[in-house]
Amino acid sequence: MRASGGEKAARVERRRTAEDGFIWRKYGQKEIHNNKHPRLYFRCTYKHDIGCPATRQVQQAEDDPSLYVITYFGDHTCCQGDAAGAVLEAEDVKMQPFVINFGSATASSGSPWLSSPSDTDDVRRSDSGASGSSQAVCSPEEFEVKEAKVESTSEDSQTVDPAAAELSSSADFSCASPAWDPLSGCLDWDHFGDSPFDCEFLDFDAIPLFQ
DNA sequence: GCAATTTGACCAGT
DNA sequence: ACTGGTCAAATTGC
Repeated sequence: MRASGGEKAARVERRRTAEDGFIWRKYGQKEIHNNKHPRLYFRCTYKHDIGCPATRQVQQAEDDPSLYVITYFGDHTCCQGDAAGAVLEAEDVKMQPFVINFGSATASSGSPWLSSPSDTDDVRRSDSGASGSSQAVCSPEEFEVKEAKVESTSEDSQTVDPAAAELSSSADFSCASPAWDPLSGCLDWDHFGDSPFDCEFLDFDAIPLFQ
C-alpha cells in the first residue's frame, strides 16, 4: 500500500531461491488475506546508510509452494559506483542470464543472486529512474528454487509469461560458477520507468533466464 | 556486543 | 472496519 502505492513494480516468480544478489533485510511479515502463506517484506540493507529505497515483497504461491512471487519496488541506489560496479565492469557481459537490464546506460550491476549460483533471474524496476545496481553479496534465503518466472507488472498482475514454461523445463540449471557475475544479465530498469512496463518489452525467448 | 530477525502494534488507504 | 505496509522493541544468532 504505502510503498507500493502508485508505483510500478516488477514481479518475479521463482523457485529455488529468492535471492537476487542484493542484500536484503527483512522488516516484516504479514498474513495476506487470500493467501495461506505469509508475505515477507524486505528492504535494502543500505536503506539507512545511503537511503537506498529498494524494497521487495516475497510471497509464496498458493498453488505451488515451491514458487515464490517476488515484487520489487524502488530502485537500488546503493550499489552504484562501488565494488559491485567495479566487478561489473571487470566482468564482461559474458552471460547475463538472469538479470535484465532495463535501460540505464550502465548495466545495472545487479547480479541477482550472486551468492547463490543457482539463482536465476530477477527483475527490478525503478520509478525514479535511478539505476539499479547489484551487490556482490547475496543473502541466502531459504527458498529453494529450480525455476523462475519473470513478470513485470505495473499494476498487478499479468500473466505468467511463456518464459516460465521454458524455465520450468530447464529443470535444474546449475549455475556456471558460484560467482556469477553481477554484471551478467541485467535489466536496466530505466527503460521500465519510461515504458508502460508491459511484458512486451521483455523478450523472454531471447533472454536466458536460467542457467 | 553487534547485527539481523521476529513479531505485535500502529498507520494509511480503500 | 478491514487489509496491507512499516515501525520498533524484543529476541536470537554470530
